[in-house]
Amino acid sequence: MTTYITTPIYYVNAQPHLGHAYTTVVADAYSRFKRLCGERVRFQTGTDEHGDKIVKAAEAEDVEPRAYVDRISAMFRDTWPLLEVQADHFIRTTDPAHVEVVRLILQKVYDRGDIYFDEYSGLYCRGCERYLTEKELVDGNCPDHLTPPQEIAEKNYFFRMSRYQQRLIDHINANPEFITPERYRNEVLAFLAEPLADLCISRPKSRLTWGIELPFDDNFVTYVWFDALINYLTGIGYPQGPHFDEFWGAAEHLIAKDILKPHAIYWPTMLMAMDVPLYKKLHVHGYWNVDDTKMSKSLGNVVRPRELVEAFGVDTLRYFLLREMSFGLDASFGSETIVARQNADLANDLGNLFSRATAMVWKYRDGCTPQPDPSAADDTLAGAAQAMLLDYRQAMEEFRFHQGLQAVWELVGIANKYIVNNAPWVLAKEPDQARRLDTVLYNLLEVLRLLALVLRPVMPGAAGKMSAALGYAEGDPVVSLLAEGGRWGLPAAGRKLTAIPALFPRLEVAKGAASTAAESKGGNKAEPASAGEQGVIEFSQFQKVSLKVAEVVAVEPVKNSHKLLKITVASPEPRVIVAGIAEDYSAEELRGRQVLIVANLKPAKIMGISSQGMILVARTMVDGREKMVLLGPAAKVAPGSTVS
RNA sequence: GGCGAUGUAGCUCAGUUGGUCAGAGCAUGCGGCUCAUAUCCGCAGUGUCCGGGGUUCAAGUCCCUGCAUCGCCA
Repeated sequence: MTTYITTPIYYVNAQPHLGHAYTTVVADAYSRFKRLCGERVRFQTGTDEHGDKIVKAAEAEDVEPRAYVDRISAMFRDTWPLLEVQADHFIRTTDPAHVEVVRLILQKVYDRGDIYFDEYSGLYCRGCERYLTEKELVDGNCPDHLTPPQEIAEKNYFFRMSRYQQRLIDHINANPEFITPERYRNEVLAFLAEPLADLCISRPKSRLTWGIELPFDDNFVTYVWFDALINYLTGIGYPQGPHFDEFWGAAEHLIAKDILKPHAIYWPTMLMAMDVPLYKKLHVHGYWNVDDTKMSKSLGNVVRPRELVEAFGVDTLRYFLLREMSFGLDASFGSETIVARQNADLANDLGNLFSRATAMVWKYRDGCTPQPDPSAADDTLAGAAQAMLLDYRQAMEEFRFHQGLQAVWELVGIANKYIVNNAPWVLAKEPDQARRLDTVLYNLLEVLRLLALVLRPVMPGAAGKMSAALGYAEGDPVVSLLAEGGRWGLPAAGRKLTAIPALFPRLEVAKGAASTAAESKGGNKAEPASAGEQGVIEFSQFQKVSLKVAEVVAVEPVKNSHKLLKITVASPEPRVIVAGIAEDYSAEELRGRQVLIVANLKPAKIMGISSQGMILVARTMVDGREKMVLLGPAAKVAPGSTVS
């Protein structure tokens, strides 16, 4: 059996955030699970590097697109090892091999008559890199970027997607597992119930040069779909590489729900036009809501994977991501929830079980695996372990990671009860119970071994430590392969344990003074824990403020206001901020300047303009008048750099 | 505006085809143990299963309707 699992290639107009981390960790855990099952696995991730937004972001940093994408792509590649993600291949859409195959495929589809030239006109938003419909506009502006779209009429190449609509509907109906969870399958079918429009796949070079040139018309570059989606093929050496033959038939794509349509509709129809078999499965997951506000790049309340690892540790973070989200649905992300999981599940239940069981083996049997009494009836524990293995495997197979982990933790609970029920500390006091104590301890070590085995895909680091503590060499099949290790009672007696420090220390949390203060006056949600002292805030409260360095890109006066300026900054993604500094700064003085902004302020409408954040200034008195002085970094830094 | 999903204990959620289905985890309170990371084990709760109407011997579980939230589409 083989498995080919992919994440989307991430667009390099922003740094890695929680959403990227989740998708990538899931793919990694799945690939590790498949390896645990003994399958041959290829796991691919990478970066998407062409397009309008990249050019703009590069301009904002005053560098060439190539240098810009190299830098951001490296940030992604360097992030994954921190999360103990091990991909077999990291693809970039600027890889020469990818570019070459994209052109080959475009030519092939063109020759088959599925790409045609036509004129299109509409309202184009540069920020979105797409045409907007009249109805989408808010006050004549793009609802996402709050800038007016441009009327553009141009000729472009189109992919005859409509030709494959019925075939795709038939395929989805015939293959219930093609798109899961089911809600997304239904969504796609609902969308396909309407006639499908053809897909614009090019941009004239007059407007965009940072892309792959069409092989049949060098006045155009291809636009997103025939570039990005094809990475799944080029990354395994389509059309002739050996990996392609081995892995394409086993391709499973993992995506977040925002890119459902391209993957569930564009991509399969493209494959049909290319005469390549469709991928096997599409797994769709939901969003993480951070502090009850939807994560959004433009709001800036993103969570950096690196910071999360530093704060919680990679094992806890991976466990949390997989345990807390019901795959497919949205979930909320908060540090209190992570700490709760860490303490309840990892420290108290699992970590303490590991600690108390091994401690007794050390204390009563000098750290050596004892010989169990084969006639002893401890079937319930062994049976529970076998049941766990079945449930776990089934759930992991079906991307129900939270349920897989639930099954594992059921066994943890059963083992903790087993200890209390058998009271080894009582057995140890009675010499004639030595045999019984041996058996109990052996059984506990078996539970620990199986836990280490099944947790390997989720927490590779912790599972490795557990295995080592139990005396297994790294890579021993008994703790790294389900087929070899997934049975009860395998190890022989006499194995020497290795002492290790606590696996998951409890995280102590400063208890909020006001958490019990029953502040029920307003009837609303409790105020954020107001600290005992007036005006003093918790560090955690300060952490909620996202401060960033942003670079001023454009400045416009605000009508009917002598104080306000509408300032567009790059952070590095563009955002509009209305600031009351016109009396102290002119547009010329501002342009190109780096300033500090609060990046996660709730957007506010000021004079009819939505302001996404605020620019920080020092207020000082000059000649009896308040003057504002902009704050900024002492040296030039990359726009979007965090401030802390 | 159209289609769809969701609304169950303080919180997060399970609840297959209608008949012990009123549950789990966390949080809370009480009791027990001492091997263990002040951990573990046991016990105890509270719920108008969103509101209203209907089908049925019987409905969180089906139908209609209203409200709320969310998603997709236009």
